[in-house]
Amino acid sequence: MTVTLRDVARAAQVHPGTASKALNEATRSQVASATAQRVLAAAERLGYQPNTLARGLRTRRSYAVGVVLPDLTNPLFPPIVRGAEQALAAAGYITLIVDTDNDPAVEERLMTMLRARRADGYLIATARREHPLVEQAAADGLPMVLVNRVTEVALVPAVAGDEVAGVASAIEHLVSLGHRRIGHLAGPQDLSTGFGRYQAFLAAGRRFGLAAADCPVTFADAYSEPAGVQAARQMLSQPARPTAIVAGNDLIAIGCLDVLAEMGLRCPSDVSVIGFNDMPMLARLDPPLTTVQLPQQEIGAEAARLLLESIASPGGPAKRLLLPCRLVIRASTAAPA
Amino acid sequence: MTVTLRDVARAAQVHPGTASKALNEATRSQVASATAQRVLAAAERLGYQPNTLARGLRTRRSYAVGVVLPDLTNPLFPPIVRGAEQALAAAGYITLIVDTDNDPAVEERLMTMLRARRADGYLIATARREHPLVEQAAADGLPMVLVNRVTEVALVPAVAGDEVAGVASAIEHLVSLGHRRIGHLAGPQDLSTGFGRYQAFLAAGRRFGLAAADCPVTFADAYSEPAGVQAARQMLSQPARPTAIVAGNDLIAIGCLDVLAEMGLRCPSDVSVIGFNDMPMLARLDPPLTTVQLPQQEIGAEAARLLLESIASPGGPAKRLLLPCRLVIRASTAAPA
DNA sequence: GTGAAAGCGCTAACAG
DNA sequence: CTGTTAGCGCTTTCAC
Repeated sequence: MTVTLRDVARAAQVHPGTASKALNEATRSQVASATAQRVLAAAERLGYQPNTLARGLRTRRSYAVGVVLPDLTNPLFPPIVRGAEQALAAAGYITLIVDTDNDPAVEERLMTMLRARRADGYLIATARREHPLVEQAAADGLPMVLVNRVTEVALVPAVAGDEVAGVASAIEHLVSLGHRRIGHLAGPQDLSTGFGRYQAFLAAGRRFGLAAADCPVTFADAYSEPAGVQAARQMLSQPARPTAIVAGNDLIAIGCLDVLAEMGLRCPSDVSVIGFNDMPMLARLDPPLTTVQLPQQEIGAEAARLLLESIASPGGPAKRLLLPCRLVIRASTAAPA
Repeated sequence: MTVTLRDVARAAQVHPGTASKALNEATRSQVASATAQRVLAAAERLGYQPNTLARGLRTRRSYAVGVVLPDLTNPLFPPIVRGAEQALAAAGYITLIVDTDNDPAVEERLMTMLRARRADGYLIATARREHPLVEQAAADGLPMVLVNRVTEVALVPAVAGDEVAGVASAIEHLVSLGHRRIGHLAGPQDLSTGFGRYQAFLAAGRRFGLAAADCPVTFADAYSEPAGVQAARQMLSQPARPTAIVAGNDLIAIGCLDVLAEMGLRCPSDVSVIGFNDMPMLARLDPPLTTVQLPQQEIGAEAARLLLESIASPGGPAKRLLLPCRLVIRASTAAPA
């Protein structure tokens, strides 16, 4: 049925070992170029397709990379996966994708599945701060790169947006507009982005000389619109309402917009709002949402590159790459009344 | 380093062959349950993880399915992939994802890569109507299912939304609102969805007793907002303007909204607009867009199921599954002035 | 019920 | 430069 190396060898009148060398770019020089030609021609003629699995069994390389995602329908991830997949495919690697549905038990099952397939490396985008599974995998010496998150201790390589700078640029924008009371609708604190942005918010407030009391924070328990609604209600019902709000992500910001409307407040004239991520269609909201844009596709591509590097030479130091974020100013921010 | 079947066998004091039988659910009955227990215990203790690649080499099954996408960042696909991945993972299959960037040359390269990995089956979401690559793969007897498209000749199984019914429900809605002149901003005609919806539009017009002249069509050359703008300009600058427009997809509809605004026309009071797909955030547009919703995740899941079926018993008839679409009525449609 | 042996398709060491 | 041999980790006859 399928044509194997033996078939090609037979057709080219050489030994399978020789055919292998001829077919393999790296070892071709060990073969007389005339015979190499013959083998190549035979392979072409027979439509030979090397069996990657068999090769992998022998070389102990699967040329496959596992990508672990919490939820592919979260618009944050498709561009990341795309960037990674393109970089990986260009290097001859296939992308093994799994969606954990934000469930650690599922994640464990899927991770086992990936390990059973001997993936050469892992891109991990499930960003819980406590993550025994990832720590275990790292301890087992599996090459991996964390995507869109960062560990507190620098043991495993990571690629993410520079959220500290991103949040700072948001605050700077608001301060320069004249805001002096800026709230934060923080994302879930068990996720590294939620925690990181919260810390960055606190730091930025200090840096721009805002009193701690003028930097109120409420916590959303998910990166979702309803969670944003809940957090925003709490924030906006305080006696001294902030004139501007930085949300943990775009969905929380959208929930905030809802609450503003429901309270009869106008955005941006009463309260300015800034999101995070720049998901699609934000420019078409009412008002168009100012946000901090993450270079998602680039994050994916760079993570893939880093991973390939650490597959090629394991045991290197754990690099971390923080890609610059860009503040996209639209119409949800303005000077305070 | 990694623990193999031999290690387990040695630890359990049995022959590797016996260990294999004990570990394998299906052949376990061929082994005394006492020894089976011993083997299982040893495997557990040593943390044995079977090597799927080695098994696949032997059994000629990779337990992997290739998913071929034109562009993962198109919001249509993530839910489909997610649905497929979950169904596949539940059956022990891994999802091999590739993104062709809408480029047939890239697609060919990636398809070769997938075949080299001996994927057991393929889910194809690149929906060109002329598709020699797919025809070749089908002719080669590779199990596959077309996703979100349908072939003109019924040779290969497919799962898609019931677009004929979907378009009909859109037209019916418009007609019941009192529209008698309804335009179509068709998607690219080399894509099966573009062509299919166009045909469905024509058929629905006839069915609801609209004269052909009252069903003007212009063609967008991509499923994008700019292409929608261009097509809408053409449509709306005609002498007898339609009072309602059915777009080939949501992005084209959004482009249409832009043109309406630019021409000083109001939606829906001057012109009603209906999209297709129900991408995220449509409810927050101005006006919130009425659209035909595709059960995307279900399409993915059903496609996976069909594929697994045809992997399990190849050579069966090519089923086609058309899942019902749902008209989501929002505020971009109303009675004509 | 268990062991022995062969082999999936490939590559890598080593001889010649 | 080419052929031989062995073996990656697993499953599957076939003997015993």
